[in-house]
Amino acid sequence: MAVTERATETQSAYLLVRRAILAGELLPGQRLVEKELSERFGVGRAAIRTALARLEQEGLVESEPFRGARVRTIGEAEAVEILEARAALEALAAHHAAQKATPEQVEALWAIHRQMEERHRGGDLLGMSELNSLLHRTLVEISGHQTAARLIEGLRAQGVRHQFHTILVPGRPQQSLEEHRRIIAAVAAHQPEEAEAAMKAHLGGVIAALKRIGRSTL
Amino acid sequence: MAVTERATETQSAYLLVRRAILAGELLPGQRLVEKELSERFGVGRAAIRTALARLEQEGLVESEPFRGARVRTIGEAEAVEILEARAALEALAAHHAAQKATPEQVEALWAIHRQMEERHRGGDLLGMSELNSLLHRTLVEISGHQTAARLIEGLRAQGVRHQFHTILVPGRPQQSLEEHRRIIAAVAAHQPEEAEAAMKAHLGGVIAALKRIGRSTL
DNA sequence: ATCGCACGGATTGTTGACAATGTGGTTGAC
DNA sequence: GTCAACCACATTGTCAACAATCCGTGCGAT
Repeated sequence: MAVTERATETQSAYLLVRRAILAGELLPGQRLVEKELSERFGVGRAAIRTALARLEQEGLVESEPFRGARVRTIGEAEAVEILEARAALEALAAHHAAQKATPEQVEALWAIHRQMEERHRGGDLLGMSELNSLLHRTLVEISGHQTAARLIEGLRAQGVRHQFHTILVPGRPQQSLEEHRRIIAAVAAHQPEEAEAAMKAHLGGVIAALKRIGRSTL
Repeated sequence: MAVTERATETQSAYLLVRRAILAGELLPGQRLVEKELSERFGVGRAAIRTALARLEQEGLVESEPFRGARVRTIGEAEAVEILEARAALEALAAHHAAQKATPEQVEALWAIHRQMEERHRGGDLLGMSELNSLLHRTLVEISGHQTAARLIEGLRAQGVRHQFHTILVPGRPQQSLEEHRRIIAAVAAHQPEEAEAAMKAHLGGVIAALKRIGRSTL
């Protein structure tokens, strides 16, 4: 990815607000007052304005006329929906990846997986979570399916908060490693159907973990 | 859909430009000069500006800094990608619909299907195409899966131009009717897996038709 | 003739001010 | 004490002017 050489203010406003939401600096339900954001990020109100419009289209923000915007709150039911949609699209991507992956790309996937095992042994759950994202992103990239990539990226952004918690379910990291292994093996063996099924099973596991959390925190 | 009682200008600008693109009044590749659109639709430039930002996020428009926006051109390869993504998501929707559909909703689907057969006998291909859209939309609505619904709507908008042509392939309408019948039957019988498979097969058929067109117009 | 380069028109990006709208608190009647 | 109408404030929506940038054109040098 090239350097952001000369970003127009509107673009940086979009990226800044987006990052702040994803990083949790702007919490769900929180009001997004244009003037506040404008001062906080040092960009004009117009820039903030179009950034919010784009973020609303993306589903990260909701707004009503004359009443302003706020960070969209995503409940458990919707988090499940998001994961289901991701499962469908990432399964498609896995299918394509299994058809196109070169030996180098497969090796890159295994490398990430080995790092995950390492972090797991070290008890570094946060590191595992980041590598998990990287693994999925790499797989999508290998697939070359730009349409799926765009949609998945949007869904991932919406689900960040929930997705992170699933790894805390007892036994989940181990299971996740196993599921990933199956996906990578299918991609390496150029078996699209198996890769697709493995990806669905994997995200099905994540959904199950998410629902388990929901039951425990009732 | 409720009445657009007191639309803020920005909202109407978005809807107006979007409709113009989908209706083909603004052609792919065409430059979208803000001042022109502003005068044409009788709204301020600011409104056009945020409308274009939203449409870009939606994938209907592409723009470069200081160089303006244009209607995004979607080639055959991307049209296939779009249909593949739709297949994955609508299969998910069909799965849910098969679990939830009430007898009344199933009857509504059959009613649409009967109308399609009628149009087919009358040789009204355009009418068939519209009913086809309605059928898919109804199925998504029945599924109650709002996340999938949102994504599918965006994909449908991007694919309009190509999707329309597929019905012109010889024998395609007949085949389409048969595929639809299988989908509805599965939903009626509350067989999620079969409904999912039937939907994938159906959109697979559309993809095949699209590729057939591509070969013939080389 | 070709290439580099500056200039001018067209268009977008940004700014500030103003109008329209929602919100919350206050007042007054009953 | 309760309720409705009103009023000031905060915030968003809209507008017009200005600055920044791109693109084509013509000029001059080689």
